[in-house]
Amino acid sequence: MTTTPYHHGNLREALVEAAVEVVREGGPEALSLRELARRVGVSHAAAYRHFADREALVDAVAERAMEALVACVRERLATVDEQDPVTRARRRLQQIGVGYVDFALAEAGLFRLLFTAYPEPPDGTDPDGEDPYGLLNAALDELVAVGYLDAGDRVGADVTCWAAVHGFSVLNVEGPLRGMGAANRDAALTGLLLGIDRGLGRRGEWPELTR
Amino acid sequence: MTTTPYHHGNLREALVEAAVEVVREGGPEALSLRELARRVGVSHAAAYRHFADREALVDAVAERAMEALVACVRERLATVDEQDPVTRARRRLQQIGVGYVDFALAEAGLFRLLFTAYPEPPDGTDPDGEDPYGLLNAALDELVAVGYLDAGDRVGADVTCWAAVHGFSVLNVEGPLRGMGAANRDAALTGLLLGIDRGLGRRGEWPELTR
DNA sequence: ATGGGATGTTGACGGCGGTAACATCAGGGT
DNA sequence: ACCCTGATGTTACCGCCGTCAACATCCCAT
Repeated sequence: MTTTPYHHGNLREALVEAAVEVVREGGPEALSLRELARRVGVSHAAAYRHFADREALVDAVAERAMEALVACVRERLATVDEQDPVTRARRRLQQIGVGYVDFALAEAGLFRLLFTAYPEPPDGTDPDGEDPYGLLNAALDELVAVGYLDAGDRVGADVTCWAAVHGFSVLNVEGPLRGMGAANRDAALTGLLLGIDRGLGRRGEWPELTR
Repeated sequence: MTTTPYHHGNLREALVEAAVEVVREGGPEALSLRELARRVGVSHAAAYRHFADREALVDAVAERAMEALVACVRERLATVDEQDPVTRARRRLQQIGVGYVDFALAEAGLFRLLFTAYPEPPDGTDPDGEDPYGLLNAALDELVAVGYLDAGDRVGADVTCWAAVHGFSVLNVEGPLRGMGAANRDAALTGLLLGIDRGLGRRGEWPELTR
């Protein structure tokens, strides 16, 4: 018989996918268990067989968002085509920033959700692992290895880079800089990434990065 | 007669004050019109005589939060006691950052609320006006005036500085860096502000700022 | 085949933001 | 002195939400 079977068969997955869609369209605040149930064609309490509470669902979506963010950063990273090791390392750091911000702007809903449910501390992160912080750290280590970044300045550089890029994203996505034109925004981001690059390099020893 | 008078007399003000208290304690998500009404000892619909909706109340709280933030930054600014004009300007920029982050950490609830309801674009801001962005711009202009910052690098410097400091705040207040120890945090912030200072200054022309 | 565990449904509860209809009061025009 | 009008507060209601408990259905292992 083709009447809707009593059991959905793959509800958890369906819920997460619907949730991702809702968040993409309306941000985290649009995410409601009941709305999801409606979309998936299931009763409002069914979700509780798969998620302890709303937060658990949010976490699942955050996981997807994290994957997407990492993918976006990796994609940008892969565009770096440069031979000179120093320039290459600097470009890679730059592109991490670009990818991060690109994702934030392109997927504002997921980005916002991600940072209301970020997996606690970046200490327990595998060094060059599956999160942006790991990629950032790897890039910074590389900058030290090629001699651009002083080992003494390596400490804290991760936080500085992350803060700058994340702050730029937040201010543009949900903050007072939303509504800045795309052109201005691009220019500002370029300037910010150049500033970071300049702030990291040993004093005056290296040429500026071309835009 | 001392029985509660039918009219409160100063409800709007009382609501805002209670709201500020609630947000300080539990963040923006703890803010509920009904809860507020309970605290103030008034029926849940009374608030609608003074605020169109919840958002209007949030805006009122945001106004207070903004004042507090500016006060915090100004306070820090006032601590700069330095004769040499260049060093003074650099220190002042540094202290703006410190004040901003201090506020974010000390008043996490208000800070978070502020950036869910920030008064749109910083374009209509009076140049050295009553918001942190104005103070920041004034400080950067001063850096140009004293010759530390190249006029050509002035464009975008505001966004870069704001992004870095704001990002640091966000990551520490509600983001994955929450739980970083106070000592580490202080060191990281110092490093970030030094990095900004270094990134702005004309290449190698000026001595490092002592911590 | 059957019984138990997994999955889904129904109905309820309390809390929320919001609105409408009504109650109370204070002050100004007559 | 009076009343009436507008501002303020109350009560009662709506629909939404998250969550839970009790019940229904179905699949699989024994």
